[in-house]
Amino acid sequence: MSQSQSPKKIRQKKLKEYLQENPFLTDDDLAEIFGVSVQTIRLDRLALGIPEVRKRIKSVAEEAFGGVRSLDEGELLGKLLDIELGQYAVSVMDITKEMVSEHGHVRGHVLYAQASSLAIAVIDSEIVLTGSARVRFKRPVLLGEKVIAKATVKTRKGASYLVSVHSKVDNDLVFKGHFIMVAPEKKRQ
Amino acid sequence: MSQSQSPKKIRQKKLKEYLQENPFLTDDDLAEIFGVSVQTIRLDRLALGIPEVRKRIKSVAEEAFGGVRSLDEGELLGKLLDIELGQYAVSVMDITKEMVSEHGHVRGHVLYAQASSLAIAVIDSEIVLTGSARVRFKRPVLLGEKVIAKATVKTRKGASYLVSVHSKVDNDLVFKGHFIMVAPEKKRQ
DNA sequence: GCTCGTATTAGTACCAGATATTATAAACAA
DNA sequence: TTGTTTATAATATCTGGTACTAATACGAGC
Repeated sequence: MSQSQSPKKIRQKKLKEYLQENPFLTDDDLAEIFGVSVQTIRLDRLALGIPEVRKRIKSVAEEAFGGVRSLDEGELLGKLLDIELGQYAVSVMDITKEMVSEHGHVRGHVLYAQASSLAIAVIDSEIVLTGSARVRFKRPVLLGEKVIAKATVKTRKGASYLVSVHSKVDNDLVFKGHFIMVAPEKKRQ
Repeated sequence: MSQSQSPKKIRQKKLKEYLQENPFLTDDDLAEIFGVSVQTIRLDRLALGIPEVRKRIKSVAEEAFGGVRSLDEGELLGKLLDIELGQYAVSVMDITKEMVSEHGHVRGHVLYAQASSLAIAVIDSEIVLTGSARVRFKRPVLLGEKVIAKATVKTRKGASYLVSVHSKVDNDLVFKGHFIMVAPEKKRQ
């Protein structure tokens, strides 16, 4: 063992990171990846307090399942809080470390993605595409903050919709965008 | 059995709805809820083609994980082909299945992310944020296509840059955007 | 009544991916 | 050499199933 980092500690640290990235791996998979026995992996998980693969998967699923479950939206970024199809939709997104740059600022495309996917969800049509968008970032968003976006359908001309999205952190406007959405196919009802 | 609805059919229909609402229930739970034996539930699931609870949970988890996954790709989305700091940058991105919706169209925020991250990369400064953007999607992009984006710095006013991005598939314009980028800190050199 | 057919329930063997525990081997330091 | 940590192995047990076979219940038709 010895000074700075025993191979055990290193492996356990990597294991933790690995499972954060991909919680779907079984102990068997992990044993192969790390070149150790299954029992060693189990001991490591025990030491680190990491639950078994099925519980990990369940946690991921439950987290995602929290919001309003109206449409099939693996598409949506963030958690849908409220929706009135064709009128408005609200979602919340927690800023995790994968979303920020090395300087701690949320990358703009993350806020854009939340807004854009919400604009898609609010339109009552099977297929919805973005035609164009104008977005403005009002202030940087930081790690750990909670962004609440609200999309409102403003006008509709045929298959074309104007959707406005406002995103706030603690009631503080951080992002504003106008999306022209197009629903090329027939409407749902 | 008889006329309109046999009790079996009714139960199976309800079972299906029930699991859509709550995929986390075991056969044991379901047997209790419906007041039938576990075996009956299993037969029903078999008839309806509904997988076991662990597979249902896994599906929910994977769907949710795919969403965050697609923007998790590090700082730059796509592969940088060429760059002249402060002038232009070119990147290429292969459209993989995580990037497309169930209808096979690339989600707009993916193209936005490629463009936006390229606009950040082209500016010669430590910290770069997007101030605002105007984007236009010219035609849908499909699974398997290869998107080449080119970002060009048009003008600069102090800490503010205007970057124009054009993305093409087979020399066919699919996306066009103007980004106002801000580099609030001191420049790199 | 009896018989046929569907629906339901029961029982058994097996599987994946674990937990929990005990035993043994290897690696190395004092 | 002796002791300690680390790794591996082996075994019993658990959950929530699949897959298959067998037994039973229930109603319809005659």
